[in-house]
Amino acid sequence: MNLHDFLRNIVPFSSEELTDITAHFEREIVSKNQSLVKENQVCTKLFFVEKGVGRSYYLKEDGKEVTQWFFMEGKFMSSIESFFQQTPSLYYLEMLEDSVLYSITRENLDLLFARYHNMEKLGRLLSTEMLTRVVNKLNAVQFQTAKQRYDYMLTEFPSISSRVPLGSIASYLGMTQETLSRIRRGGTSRNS
Amino acid sequence: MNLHDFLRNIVPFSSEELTDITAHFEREIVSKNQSLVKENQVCTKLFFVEKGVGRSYYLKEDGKEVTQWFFMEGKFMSSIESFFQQTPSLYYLEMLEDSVLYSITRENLDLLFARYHNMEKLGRLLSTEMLTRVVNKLNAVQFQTAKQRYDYMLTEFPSISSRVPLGSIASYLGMTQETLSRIRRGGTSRNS
DNA sequence: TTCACTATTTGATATAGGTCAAAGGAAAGC
DNA sequence: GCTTTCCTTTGACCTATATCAAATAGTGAA
Repeated sequence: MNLHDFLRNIVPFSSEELTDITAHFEREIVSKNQSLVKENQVCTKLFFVEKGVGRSYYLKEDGKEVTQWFFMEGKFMSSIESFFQQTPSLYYLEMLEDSVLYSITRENLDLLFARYHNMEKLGRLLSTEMLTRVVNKLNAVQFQTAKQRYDYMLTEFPSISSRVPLGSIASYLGMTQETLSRIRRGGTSRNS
Repeated sequence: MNLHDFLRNIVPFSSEELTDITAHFEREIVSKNQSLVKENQVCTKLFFVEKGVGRSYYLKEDGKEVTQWFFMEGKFMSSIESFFQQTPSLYYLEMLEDSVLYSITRENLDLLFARYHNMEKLGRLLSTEMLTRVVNKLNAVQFQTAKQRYDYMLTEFPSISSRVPLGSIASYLGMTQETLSRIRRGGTSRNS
């Protein structure tokens, strides 16, 4: 999914708009395990994932990594709060595969928001979409058993289990990797 | 916090814009325990809470109510997914106190989004703000002890504990009301 | 192929918080 | 003021999942 087509599918931009907008993004090739942002840095860019998978995570007091979100092809990726409020990031961002990204700076994005009504619309639509995804995860995490959460994840990120390490998935789901491993094995437990 | 001032604080609307925008809202007086939306209805309106507190909740299979979110004065309230996708709501919306709301229909809102660039901007800013709130809750729910979650809630909704029943708060926090009751009593447990 | 390292699985045990049951308190209707 | 109903607290016990420890399986480098 490339950026141009992605944008056009969401909002009916004119060709001139699209050309100008995509010109404000920069293509970046990033290799596996490379960080985009570290804790306490201000996240200066918003990334579009053309190819690859990324994740955001943070370190708990005990040093354990906790995955906060995965970003698959065709999604925007950032440390949202840091990027939009220009505050130090609570999260690390890293790519889990060799990836192709398109990045845009905060200034350029604001410029596009101000220049194009349609661009604001895009921003609004993408953030409400993300909001509903996060709400879904919240409901899964809060009220479902470990097995149900794993099943939820497979619907949200179907290809994930073959692409990222089990430990990263487990922490995303709020369980230990031992528990996730047992779930994967235990085919038929009580819950769906 | 009234609607006019609230809007102006977020985006620098012109007076004409503000007048037109607020004219598309309708004032509604709603009494305690009144529902705004029931499960499986399409949520046709977005509400601004001028006075009162509301909540969204859903019923688990076993019939237990689970609070999804609280909406205090000066916030917008809706069954977001239902309102924006015009799909049947997974949630109930109700007011927990006698309240004063301002409502707008989806058509009117879309009209305003299309008419004013600034209105799209408002929508984008509000939804990113909500997104960060939900992410915060997600982190709290997923990785903190019951006591820590309760403390988180007091920062997010300071006045909540005196205004809504304990059972509603407990389910919002993903714990039973017995557990919340024990936390309230047990002043000094191990955690924060 | 072998080594070194990392990821995953398995087992044994511990615990936070859930469930069930019942007793107090507070508040709304009459 | 009494009664009914709802809300909150308390107690006893239980279970899902965490933790700790170790074995096994994969994977990449040389």
